[in-house]
Amino acid sequence: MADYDTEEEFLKHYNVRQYDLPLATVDMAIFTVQDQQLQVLLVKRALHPAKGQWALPGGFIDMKKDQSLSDTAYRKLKEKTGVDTPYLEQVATFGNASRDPRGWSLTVSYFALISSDQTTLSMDSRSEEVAWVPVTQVGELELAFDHEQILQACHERLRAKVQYTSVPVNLMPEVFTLVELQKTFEIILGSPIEKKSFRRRIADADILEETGEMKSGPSRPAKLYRVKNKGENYFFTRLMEGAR
Amino acid sequence: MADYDTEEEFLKHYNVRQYDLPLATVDMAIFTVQDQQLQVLLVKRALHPAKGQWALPGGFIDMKKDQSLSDTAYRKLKEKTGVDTPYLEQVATFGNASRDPRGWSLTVSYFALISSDQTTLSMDSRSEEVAWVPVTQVGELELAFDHEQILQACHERLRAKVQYTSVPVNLMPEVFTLVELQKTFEIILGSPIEKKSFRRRIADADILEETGEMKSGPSRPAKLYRVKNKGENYFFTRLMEGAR
DNA sequence: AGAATAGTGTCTGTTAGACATTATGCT
DNA sequence: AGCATAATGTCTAACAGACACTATTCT
Repeated sequence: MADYDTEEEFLKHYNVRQYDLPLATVDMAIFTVQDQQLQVLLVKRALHPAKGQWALPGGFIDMKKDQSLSDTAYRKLKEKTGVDTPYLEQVATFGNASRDPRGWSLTVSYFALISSDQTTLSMDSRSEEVAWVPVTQVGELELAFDHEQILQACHERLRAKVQYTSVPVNLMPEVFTLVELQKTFEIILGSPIEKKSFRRRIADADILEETGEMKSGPSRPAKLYRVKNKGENYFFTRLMEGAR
Repeated sequence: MADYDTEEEFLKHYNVRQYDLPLATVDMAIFTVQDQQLQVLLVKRALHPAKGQWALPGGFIDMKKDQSLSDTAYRKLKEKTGVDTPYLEQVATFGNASRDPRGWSLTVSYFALISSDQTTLSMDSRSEEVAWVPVTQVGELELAFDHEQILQACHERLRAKVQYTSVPVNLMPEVFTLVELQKTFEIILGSPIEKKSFRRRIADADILEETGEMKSGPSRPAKLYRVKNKGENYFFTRLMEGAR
């Protein structure tokens, strides 16, 4: 390659198109808790490659529409679910020569948490089928590409975080009871949590505020809470239950 | 885009070159502890863009040489340091339209840990200058692109991990004493650690074995240890010191 | 009143921090 | 012997787990 005196000169002669570049996509595991299960959003691919197979929602970075990687993630999320204020976290990037039949490709994975009451699934432009699938049942589906591995990485990250952060509050609706919150934590953790321990942690974290309302049912009503500072999440100094 | 009956048919007509793709690179923070400081390897860029500026070692994914993303990372590490068995961990991927003047670009960042006794810096093919710089002094250097932000992310990840994993053992030479190991932990943590607590943790983790040798000095000699299972690292259930 | 669920009190076990004490080699 | 540093003993504080107990509403 020729060298140039100034960067300006260099850039004038620079043409990206002359290089072989890997395909770059963003894929997401969008989680919600519904029917007492952790569910993930999947789409049935309408186009080649892996046409007809279930896959994580995602797609190419659109260099016109997206200013940054997370823009791509937000755009995809909005397209599939209509939700635009999820909890979003980048998980890992998978890239190699063989994961996509079109050639060397790389995908940046994110997971998103949304509350089940926000979700109204939308058929997207390419009229793909879209569905919530319990993560425990994804194994039966033979996901496209390496999406099973990607989902596993996202799921593992979420399960790790339930043990030492308040992140799962992002799966809750606007207001909720402590029992409901605990149930959500337990569903992600996959095992029951001792009630007093759980409440102590949540109280110490100081992340909730009472709404003043109560949720009544067939027995003693429960206080309703909302998240104090949405988007902030609390890190505990010790792991909870099932640790190690 | 036309549709095809079979994936084979689709792939026959598929040409990556017809798409605009972001530039894809790998950048690394290669850490070592030397002179009682955490140091990071930097290179002075020999070519545009950002010619003459210090930067993290890294570069384009070579779709011929590299089978996967981590191959690119290992290749870069080997080129700069000659080391081929580091501790390597992917940190995050940064991608946006403005971080590189050549256009929309994305970089996958890794950090590597190597022991200072393995390092023999090598000028690479493009005869870049290569140097170890204490992380505390990087601020004075005005790194190229967004490399300061990338370095910060890598540094933060390492500092977080010193609090709850045994990862820093990967900065040690083949054999070492517990006092030396503690010193390394303290350098990364940035604050002193109580000796007994530290030794209890290390003993509980059961990651070291005695070599049988002693390191003698001007006073009582210390037992020498080596890592039991290189590559494995231990996760503690509670954070150490300085937490929160 | 009794059922059912919400919410609290309190004991135990584990482990990190503090700091005193002992151990061992050198000059 | 005395110094310097390695290694250990032991007390305390913080917090998670266990589980019994109390509180409040409904039927």
